[in-house]
Amino acid sequence: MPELPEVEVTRRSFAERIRGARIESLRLGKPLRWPLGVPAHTLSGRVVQSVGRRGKYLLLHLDQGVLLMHLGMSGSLGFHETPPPVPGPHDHADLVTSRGVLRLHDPRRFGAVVWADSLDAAPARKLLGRLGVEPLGPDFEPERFQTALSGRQSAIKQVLLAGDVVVGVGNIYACEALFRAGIRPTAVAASLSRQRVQRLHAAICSVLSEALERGGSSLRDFSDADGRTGYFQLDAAVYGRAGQPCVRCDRPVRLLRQGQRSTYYCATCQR
DNA sequence: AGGTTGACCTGTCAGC
DNA sequence: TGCTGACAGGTCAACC
Repeated sequence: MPELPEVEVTRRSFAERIRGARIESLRLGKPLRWPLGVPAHTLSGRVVQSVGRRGKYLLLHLDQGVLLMHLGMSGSLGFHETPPPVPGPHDHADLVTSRGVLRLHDPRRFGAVVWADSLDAAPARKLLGRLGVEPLGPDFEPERFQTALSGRQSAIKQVLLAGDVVVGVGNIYACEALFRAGIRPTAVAASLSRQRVQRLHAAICSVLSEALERGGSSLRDFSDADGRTGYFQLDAAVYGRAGQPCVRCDRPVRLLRQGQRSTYYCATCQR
């Protein structure tokens, strides 16, 4: 579930409360996607200075080192200022601090908690090194977006998901942004006209910022670090709506597979 | 180098 | 009710 807006909503929900907290311990459950990289007790005594984000990674900047956290497909974080319940079968990490316990709940275990000495250290570079620009930041602008796409011969949807041009756009928002821009998901990225790239750029910005404003989409089990869930359901125009009428033209939304992922689109509104 | 595919893991749901 | 298969928000290593 977590695409960029959900990760950012999560970050905002606990960043201030954990700032200044001293780490007492890190308890790890079943293996996640990647190992932590150091013995867990290495973190004890470190102090959380800030919580940042790069793409879908949360970055806990400590007084020494950085903890990278990823929510994978099914992860969510909870911040418990009072002692949390006994960990359930899918609670795979507890970062116990002087301010509360940051708990990772992740049934599929595609998520990760990784230690790096700094953002320049190997583990961080490996994970963050080839990420594209932040879509809500100042570096995401149409000219550069156009240049990056001009070298890509694969379908625009695949390029968006790959994350090396622009980060944070997952399957839902890729479908929604392409719908807003009126672009067929199978269109070859390099073949898009300047005008269409501009429309796509604007669509990505608007879809992500609207989702962020509304607290992320809440398909299934997304919740922020306060456990708040489902207070908003992103009004998906196409995602998950195969066979239902297009919100714009009333013709049925279509479903296809691209790189083993579902793509929803309107064949009339998207060319 | 860019493009494509399979793999990771578990829960849920549709269909028989 | 129980089984099986398909599918789910992500990403990387390994192939052509």
